[in-house]
Amino acid sequence: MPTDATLPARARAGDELRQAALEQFATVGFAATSLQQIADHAGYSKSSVLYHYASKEALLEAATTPAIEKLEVLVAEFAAGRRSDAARGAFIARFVDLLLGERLAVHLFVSQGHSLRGIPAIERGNAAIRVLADAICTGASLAEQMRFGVALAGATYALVAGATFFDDDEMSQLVTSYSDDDVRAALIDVLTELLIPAAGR
Amino acid sequence: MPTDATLPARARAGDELRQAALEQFATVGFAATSLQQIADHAGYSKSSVLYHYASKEALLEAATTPAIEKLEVLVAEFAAGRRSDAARGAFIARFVDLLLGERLAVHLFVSQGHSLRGIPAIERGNAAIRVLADAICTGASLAEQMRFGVALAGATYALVAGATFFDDDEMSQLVTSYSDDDVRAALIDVLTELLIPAAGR
DNA sequence: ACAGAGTCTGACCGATCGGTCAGCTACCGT
DNA sequence: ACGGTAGCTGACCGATCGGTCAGACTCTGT
Repeated sequence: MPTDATLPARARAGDELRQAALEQFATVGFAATSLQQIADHAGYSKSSVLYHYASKEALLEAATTPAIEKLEVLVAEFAAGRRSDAARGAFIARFVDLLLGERLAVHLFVSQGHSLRGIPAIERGNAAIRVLADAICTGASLAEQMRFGVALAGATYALVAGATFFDDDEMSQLVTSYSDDDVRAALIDVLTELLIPAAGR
Repeated sequence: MPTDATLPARARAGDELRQAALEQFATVGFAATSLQQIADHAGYSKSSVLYHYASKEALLEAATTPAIEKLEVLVAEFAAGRRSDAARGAFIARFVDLLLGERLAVHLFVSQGHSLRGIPAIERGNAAIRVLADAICTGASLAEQMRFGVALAGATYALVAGATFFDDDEMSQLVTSYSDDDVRAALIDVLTELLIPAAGR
């Protein structure tokens, strides 16, 4: 008896498992997450997980691919485009939106991207980050590289990891008590301040 | 036949194992690191690891405790002291030095602190971070919270994770090609710019 | 020379991991 | 009414995990 008869069973189960896997991978870690845990969280059996996804790795790939594709598009456009202040501003806004829209995948990627080498989906993300880093670093001073690194890594970690950090044991008087819109605006301000010298204060 | 006969055997083996464990935990992840790997990297047997440390958890605790104690001291002094610009400046410099001096432990803590809940040593570190966050957030605007979050998380991640990110597969034309002193100076500049409005440009 | 403590190791244990497989059930086209 | 297929599951497999244990080797004090 399906809870939602309007959806095709195949896609529903697949999506539920993918979502449960993403949550576990991001919060507990890929290596520390067992297929049994994912199955339990989604309300299926371990065998069902392996029916829908060929392996644990394939499940990771399915869970991260959408976010990585968005990142690739964003990075490619930034790398190709001009470095004008307007282009930077647009990049910042889209970057923040990507962070907010794909919190779990980004968190997974940021904190485990290094230790999950060799998995194709992760490697694609690493490659995108490298392209971004190259675009930032070519012809930039160490100070400017540092500004970019601090800004992007800081925004990423403050939002994604920081949010999950305070979420579970106490409902935190912190970031989570603000709406995503407020956070988005404040974050864009800080990044703009850091990366667009002319526009800031 | 010891390689360094001047050192007492007990401390030497213990230190070597602790260091090897820290490296593996930080780069591969705690859950994904087996005692066998640690033993291999340090040149001992798995049994030896468990002779010197009662369990895998105890090994993690031994590997992280020094860095966490330094963090606790730093945070406690910052939380107790005044919020003057001078105090902030001193905090920034000491924070950066802690990052640079304890790269591996910080990386471990930052990227796995959330998933390793319940382990006492990790919990101590999380508590310290929480104290720091409270000290920053009480009576601060969202924008200011965001500035602090981005600055500290960004500095941490850009340095520690960024360095290990580019290290292995290519010797990187990036951060690692600069001396620690250069990085330290540039990083302190960026953080000062962000956190001490008066002092910046 | 000998006893004993400290260091180290291989063999072994139960538990759990990712993954395979045969079979059960429900639905669908004919 | 019935064969086929998609979705799902429990039983099972070899490998590997963290951890235990009894013994081997070395060094030291007497």
